[in-house]
Amino acid sequence: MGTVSSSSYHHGDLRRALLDQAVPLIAEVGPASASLRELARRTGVSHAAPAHHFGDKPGLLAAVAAEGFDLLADRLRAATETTGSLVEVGVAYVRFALDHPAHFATMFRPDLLPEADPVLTAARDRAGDVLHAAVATTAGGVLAEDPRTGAVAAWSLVHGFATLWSSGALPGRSHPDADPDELARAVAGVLTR
Amino acid sequence: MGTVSSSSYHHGDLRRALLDQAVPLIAEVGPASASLRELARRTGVSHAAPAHHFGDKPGLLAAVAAEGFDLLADRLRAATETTGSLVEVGVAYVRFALDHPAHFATMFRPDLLPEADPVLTAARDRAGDVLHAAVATTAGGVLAEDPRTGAVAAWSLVHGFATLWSSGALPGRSHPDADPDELARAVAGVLTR
DNA sequence: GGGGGAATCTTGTCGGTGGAAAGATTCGGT
DNA sequence: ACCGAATCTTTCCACCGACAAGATTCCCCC
Repeated sequence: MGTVSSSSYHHGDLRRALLDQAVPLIAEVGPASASLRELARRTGVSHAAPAHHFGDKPGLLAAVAAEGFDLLADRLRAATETTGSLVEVGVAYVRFALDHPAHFATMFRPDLLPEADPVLTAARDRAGDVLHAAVATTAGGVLAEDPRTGAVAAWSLVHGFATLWSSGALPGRSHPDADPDELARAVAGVLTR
Repeated sequence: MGTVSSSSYHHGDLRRALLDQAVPLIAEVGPASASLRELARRTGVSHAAPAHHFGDKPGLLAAVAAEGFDLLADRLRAATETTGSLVEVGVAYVRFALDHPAHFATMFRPDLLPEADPVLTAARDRAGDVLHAAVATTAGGVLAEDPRTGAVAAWSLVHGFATLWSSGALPGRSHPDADPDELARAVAGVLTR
């Protein structure tokens, strides 16, 4: 493994290179307008190379989304372990959305993602488990009678805030010039009364 | 007004007809994949007719989104006046997202919408005003110290739930077979806990 | 009532995109 | 060294968004 090929035909790890180029491309033009051909152009390969590794465009986006769910799971786990605070876990969720806009913009787009992708589903489930665990350990059922309801509510709150903020619906209206971190903390604070 | 033209050249109210056909089309394939040409095909006009009325594809989606914000404002206003309950206003928000998936899926997509569209901005501001008023009259500042923070939190909660539900991230996981209305009510209930 | 300008809609065209098919090149196991 | 398999390229087709130019109809004003 790891042998670097000097040939121009075999890339070595083209799949990894394509993914790394796809993220900034998606960040620029959005997952809907990110084209496989432009991705191939930026990576310096033929326009059909991406299709070989990802099948089709939904396949590429599924790989990005799966990577995003794994990154998100890491962030939530780290926030849970280091702070033990539900609010900080929520802030970590929002920070992930702002730090990785391309991933976040791809992860919740069923119209662009394949309907049933095993690795995507697995990554999504892993992140869901981490999130449920985080809510359980930091807010042991004080949010609602049913702990699952509390988890859904906490998830909805931070996810909605991240979505609204990154869609540009919030700034300029309610809070003219606010730091998203501070605003996120205040909003997440609603969870703890 | 209202004179029906028997000619095949002038439609009468093609703009309205295009919008009415665009909504189910978007509901089927999503706002990103909804094509002006398929829309023209379904409406029985030439492939360039939509561009005449909406300029380009972002222009069409802006019209759909603006219609959606007006519909949403009506729903929120009605819920505020008839129930006076913050939870029911939240449920109305979720119901709107589920009842009008095409509109909702279009409204918060800055990558597909024109950056500055006067009628869209106006409709969005109207809906924002109604939402802020609804939160103010039904929960007079009990959510957070800053009433604007409370409004953002309430909005984030219901928007996040609607987004997560319609993206398919929720069902099957936390709540195997749940009625979205009931789950929305339980989640929104966290606000008045 | 009849011109004439303007609005509406069509036809034709161009570059770009996704996807499939088939071929060229290289890798890796035996 | 060989041969199958994986990787990547080339070629091709249908569809899409956008633009330009032309055809048709409406409506207002004289």
